[in-house]
Amino acid sequence: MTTITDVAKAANVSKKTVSRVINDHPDVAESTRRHVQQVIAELGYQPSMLARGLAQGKANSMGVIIDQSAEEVFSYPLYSDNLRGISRVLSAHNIDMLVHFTRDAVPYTDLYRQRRVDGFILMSMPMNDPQLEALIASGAPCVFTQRIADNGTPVAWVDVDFEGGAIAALDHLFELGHRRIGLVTSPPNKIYAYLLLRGYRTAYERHGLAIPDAFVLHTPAYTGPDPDRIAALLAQPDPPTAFACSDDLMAIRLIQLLQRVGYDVPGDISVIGSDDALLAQFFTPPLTTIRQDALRKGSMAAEILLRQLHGEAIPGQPEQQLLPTHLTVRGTTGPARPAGERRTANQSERPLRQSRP
Amino acid sequence: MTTITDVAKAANVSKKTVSRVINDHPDVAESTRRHVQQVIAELGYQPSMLARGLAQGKANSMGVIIDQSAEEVFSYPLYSDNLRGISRVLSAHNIDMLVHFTRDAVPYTDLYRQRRVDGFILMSMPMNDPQLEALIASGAPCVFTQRIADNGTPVAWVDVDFEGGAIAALDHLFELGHRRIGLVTSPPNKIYAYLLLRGYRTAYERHGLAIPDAFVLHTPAYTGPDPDRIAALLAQPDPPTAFACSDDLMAIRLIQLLQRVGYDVPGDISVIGSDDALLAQFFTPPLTTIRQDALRKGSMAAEILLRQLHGEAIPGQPEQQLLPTHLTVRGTTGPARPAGERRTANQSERPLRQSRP
DNA sequence: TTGAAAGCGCTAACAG
DNA sequence: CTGTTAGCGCTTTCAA
Repeated sequence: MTTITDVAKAANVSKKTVSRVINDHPDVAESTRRHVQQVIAELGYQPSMLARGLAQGKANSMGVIIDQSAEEVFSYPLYSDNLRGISRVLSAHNIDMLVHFTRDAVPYTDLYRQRRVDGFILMSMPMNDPQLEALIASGAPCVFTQRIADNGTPVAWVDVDFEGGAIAALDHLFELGHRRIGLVTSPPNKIYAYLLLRGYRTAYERHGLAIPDAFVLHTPAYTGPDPDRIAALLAQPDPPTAFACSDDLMAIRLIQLLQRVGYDVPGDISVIGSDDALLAQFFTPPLTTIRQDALRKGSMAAEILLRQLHGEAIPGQPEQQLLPTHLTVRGTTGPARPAGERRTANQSERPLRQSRP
Repeated sequence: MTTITDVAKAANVSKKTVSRVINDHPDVAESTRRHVQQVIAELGYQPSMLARGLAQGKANSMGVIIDQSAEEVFSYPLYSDNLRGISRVLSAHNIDMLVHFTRDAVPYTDLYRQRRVDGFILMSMPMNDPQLEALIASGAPCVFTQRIADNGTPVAWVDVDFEGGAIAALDHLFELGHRRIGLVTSPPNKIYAYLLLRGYRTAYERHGLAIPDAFVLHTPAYTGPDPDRIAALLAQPDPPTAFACSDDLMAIRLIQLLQRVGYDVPGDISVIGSDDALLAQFFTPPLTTIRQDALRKGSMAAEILLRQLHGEAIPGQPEQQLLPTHLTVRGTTGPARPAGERRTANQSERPLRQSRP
């Protein structure tokens, strides 16, 4: 491995001069610079980031922490798009992206104290993660790809406008004539679920309608809606004619459940998902969903983090960015069926589509 | 930041003794060790991996290279499972996982020369990547999560048995009475497509049947099958009654295409995918597919890489591991419809399911 | 514009 | 068992 010393010797200059050249320092004579550059090229020299990092007191790499409990969802494009967005920005600054899952052997806070990373981007962390407090206390620069609970902790984040998305989704359903709309969502300790619920209520209020809180079903994330509770809801005298769901997988499970008991989607009941996962467009019928730009979210998070590291952040006033969501109307939403024509579960026309054992 | 010197002073020992303690060196008196450990705990000391790496001449981190051209597929669970498998093993050895996309600004070969990583795991690299040759020439330890072309380059890899998977898939279809089976696959310059085709042919040979090469459709990866070519195939006097596809997305697109022109799957035509993506189980009907254990593939790749770094690899004889595939029978394969009952595209019973604009 | 010397925090010989 | 002395390869004073 050729080192800076090798280059200095071969070029008959000091190490410092070589250092100046590789760091694009202005105070180098043009002839010297050219000469050194040629020697560098001949020797195929590349500076050791380890040595540079040690000397500069920084790692030149960022940690991306992914919450392992999200592993079921990791197959969502969201995660990969996020990563690609982050990678693109960091790579342009010659900074490494170190990916870490929360359940790995080493606690992620150590990455900072061991000087492996200069800062963190935290993806989809649960709000009550015990390491989180320690991390923030450690003073490590952090950006979250999700809002943190309204607990007063001033942290930087990039997030998408779930609340606005929910309002857009409900407006769409209202326009189609729906008035009794259910919400199938993760428990509100997940911040996005909380915001979704808030948007849901806001939309109802804006339309001057009473908020049907009985239609809100809190479902553990990614386990899918409880068949019994859905059945009970639909057995009511005035059941929902549409549902909004906190993620696409939830929506798809709900649709399959509805189909199994004989409802047609969107003929009898409309359903809206959230995220626009790859699943959404290939599901039959293709899913109407609230799309978010995860790639952009990732790249913005990286940019904010870099700004923090360059000291461009205003202390005590962390950068917080909200990206818009966009309702993508596909095939699972349709006009509300007039009350009289409503079918019940027992009158299913189509036989249960039996999947093979 | 507390350093080893701080600990040494506070504990009244030399730096080397502290070093011995943190590296679990045996030659330390139990009392000294205990004392030093206590001081370390009190001071909250953590060794700098940068300094350690520089001193040891290694980075203590591995590069995971993901081919960007695979970005469409990145939403497959395969990729995330692979990553998690790798991460789990590396993390247990206190080694970082540095993720890099091939189209990022810095060529990945530099990661090694800049001493940012000690080796590489390469995911789904195309066989003709120009950087690849340079990387292998550089002598950096590499493991591929895919077989490399039979070009004689002795590299380590972990792969899954696509050929065996294809044979299992075909056998399943043969058992259901199918004799005319199409193959919709990526061009055979992708190694897995090549192996899939080989398995397809082997299966036909084993059953003593002529290989229907006219039924093999090469389709650019992930663009989906060409409707015209499928239509032409099905318009033949003796069209295929089943298809095997080189990935699940391809299968799903084929199914949607078939449904659009009035075929029922699996009533009229059976379809088998490959990978067992998240898509597969939530598609309607759920997809019969060739499952692979991507998590295990990732962890094995990491283990092989670690072995190489510890010098446990036999020179010139790189470790190559083949993991089994498993046919997961779901709802898209069924008995072959007797020739007489075959429907043609024009007699579709069910109306085209129109998706909303 | 350039260079010498010191140091980043750790580990690796070699003594004691 | 423990400490001393050198580095690892780079950057950063401070002079020249």
